[in-house]
Amino acid sequence: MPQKIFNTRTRKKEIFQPIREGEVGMYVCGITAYDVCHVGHARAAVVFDVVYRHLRSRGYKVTYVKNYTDIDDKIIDRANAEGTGFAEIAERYIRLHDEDMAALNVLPPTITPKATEHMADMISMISALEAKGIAYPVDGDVFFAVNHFPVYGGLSGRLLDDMLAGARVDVNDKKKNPLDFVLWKKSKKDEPFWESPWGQGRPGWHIECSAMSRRYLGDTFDIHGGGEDLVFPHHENEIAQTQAVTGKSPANYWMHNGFVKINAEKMSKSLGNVFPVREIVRQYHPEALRLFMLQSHYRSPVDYSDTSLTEARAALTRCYAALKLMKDARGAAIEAAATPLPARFSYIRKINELNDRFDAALDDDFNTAQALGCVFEAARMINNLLTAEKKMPVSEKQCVLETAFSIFEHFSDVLGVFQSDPDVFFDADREIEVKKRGLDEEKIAHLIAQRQAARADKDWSRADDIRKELDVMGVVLKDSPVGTTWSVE
RNA sequence: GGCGGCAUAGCCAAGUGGCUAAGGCAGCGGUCUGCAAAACCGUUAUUCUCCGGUUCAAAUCCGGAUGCCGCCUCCA
Repeated sequence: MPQKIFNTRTRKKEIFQPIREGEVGMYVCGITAYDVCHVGHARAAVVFDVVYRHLRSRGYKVTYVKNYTDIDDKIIDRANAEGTGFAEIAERYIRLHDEDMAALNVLPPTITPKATEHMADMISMISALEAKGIAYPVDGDVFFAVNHFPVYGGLSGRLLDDMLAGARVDVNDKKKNPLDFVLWKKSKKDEPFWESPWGQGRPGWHIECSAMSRRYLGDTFDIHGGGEDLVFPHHENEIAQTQAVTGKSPANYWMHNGFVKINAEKMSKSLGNVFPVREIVRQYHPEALRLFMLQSHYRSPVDYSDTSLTEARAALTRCYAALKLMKDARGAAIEAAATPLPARFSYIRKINELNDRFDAALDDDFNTAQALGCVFEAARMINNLLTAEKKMPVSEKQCVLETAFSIFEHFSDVLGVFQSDPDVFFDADREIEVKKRGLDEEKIAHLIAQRQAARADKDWSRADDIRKELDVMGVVLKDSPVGTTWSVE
């Protein structure tokens, strides 16, 4: 089944046709390094991480470029507020971004260029636009003349006249057309600057992506991605800049991820509901956040809330429980191979089917929600095999398990979840919950020991009282032949 | 004002012309267990916001209504 991608430009799912057979060039707009990453950044990162992972698993050689905007008004503002330099601010937030991404199992892109390292590329692009009469300098600023670019608005489906009618554009006497946007910005006193043909200044926001995507991926590459808010004006402007220079559209497929809402409201600083990634991962296992996002289609909005993360945690726990069961069963002694029984092949066939459906779901515009459905079905099948299938000899089960393992490994590789050893996961998850709820582990251990003593005496009512006491704290006990373990509900 | 999106069970969420409308969470009944937990089995939408239309056939296409949301200014 061919790869399909929903292209924002045509608003249709299209069959993906790479420029070079077997290769993919992909550019995704990264962060402006002036603050820590929030859950919205996390979604964009996770979405395109899965795109990257899936295309690779399908055999494409993917060159994935994601930039850092390390010079910008907001960075300068923050530097001024802290009495430090812009470079220091950018460096700090890039470092924090990288930490957050690592926590979320987001693979590092192939190339992560910075705007400040591509001044020459940007300046030469602006010069080219000026030479073509599409860019015009005014007092040290340089603007892009949208009237000189006939297909302006082609991505977002807007007409220049309609946008002018909207009239919610900033008033700037220097611009010939209110929709013209800045390519180069004259630096004010005490602001960082770079030398240019138009004097000392810094680049406008949009030009860096045009320059860097072209530098690493060429005039036209395969996929350009970002959050849906970037469709207009950022990506519209990128197209205008690049295409005005090269005569070619920069990217063939434009992908945009939907927004994260917070308790059904838009996330914004004024509402005070911006959730930083590093805060969330103190409350929930990072894979719970990832799973939460992957349970919806990437173009739909998702609603972040305690409830939704708690549900994602439960779903994640379910998968890890299956993985743990598999791991423990695998550890059991393998008997001498018997003659294969039909049941073995029936299970293996079903597992392989789920694997195919998983891949097919991702082929269809990266439908992670559907793919996860296959993962859960596989988990249930394995649980069933291991706990309810009485007739099958252990050696037969082992054969099925080996297939199941390799398939879960595939699920894990592509979705970037279930990457821990189950025991490590349960420890990490419990630790998070213990901290979050302020539980006293020593006290819990003490109560469990008391209950064990009561159980040894067959004092069931005392044992049950202790269970209830722990239950009130959110502590759930699990008795097994080898002892009692506990988790937080 | 302009452009666009969404509406599926108690909740979250796939499915975009035709098999029994995935999956997760929650609930209920059962198996297992000293009791539990986990797991498994069964169960929970004759129906996809409403009204019309196209079709042999629609949650899925078309028109309309209602409701919610996003972008048009920095924004993932």
